[in-house]
Amino acid sequence: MSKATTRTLRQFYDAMYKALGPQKWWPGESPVEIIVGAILTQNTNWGNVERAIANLREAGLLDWRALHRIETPRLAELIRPAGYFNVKAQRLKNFVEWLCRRHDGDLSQLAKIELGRLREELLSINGVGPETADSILLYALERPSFVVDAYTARILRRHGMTFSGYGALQAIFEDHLPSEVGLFNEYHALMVAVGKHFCRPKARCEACPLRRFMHDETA
DNA sequence: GACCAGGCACATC
DNA sequence: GATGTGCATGGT
Repeated sequence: MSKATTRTLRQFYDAMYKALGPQKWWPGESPVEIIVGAILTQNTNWGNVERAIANLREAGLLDWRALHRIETPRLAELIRPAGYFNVKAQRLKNFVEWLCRRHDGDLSQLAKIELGRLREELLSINGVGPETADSILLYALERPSFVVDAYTARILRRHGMTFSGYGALQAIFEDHLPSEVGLFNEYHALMVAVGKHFCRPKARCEACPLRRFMHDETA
């Protein structure tokens, strides 16, 4: 815990928010859609995920019972645009199977489970890693679990911060910010926006809202 | 045609 | 614990 880090993270947030405004995440309407999107977007452009979700909506599959019934190969065909479709179809099935078997197919039952334990349960599902678990917790279940990703890592490294592994990166935020769902929601979404539009691989940082916090222009 | 995109599991060292 | 590989589509 350091007050300097807290101050820096606050400055980052304020600068991003001032430049980009509220991001209104997650871009999905229902908890089912958010969770499906969280799995489909693994290492995949969001535009491709939207095509896949449109197919699922068309087929009436943004629903746990329907997802539970459908055959995996058919599901794979529908989500083809999202890439890795065979793997992801099985991952969706794994999640639905867990929800139906352990929690009666009812997301509201998860509300009474302590956050740390619920996160461990999610991580036990094959195909749900740390980022997917935290996205589900934060955006679908509205629990204060900070989501970090490749963008977050790149942005912080460009600002001279060092860390190793998902947990260490996540701890930078969770140890220095108040544990609030609204803040965590907006913070991650803003980092993604900055990562997408400004902090790109091999790109320079001219127009980045965080530019004035760079110590070294060559970073 | 290469590179990138809101990861994860699994094998190997 | 770190590193390498397979999984696959669609945009730039």
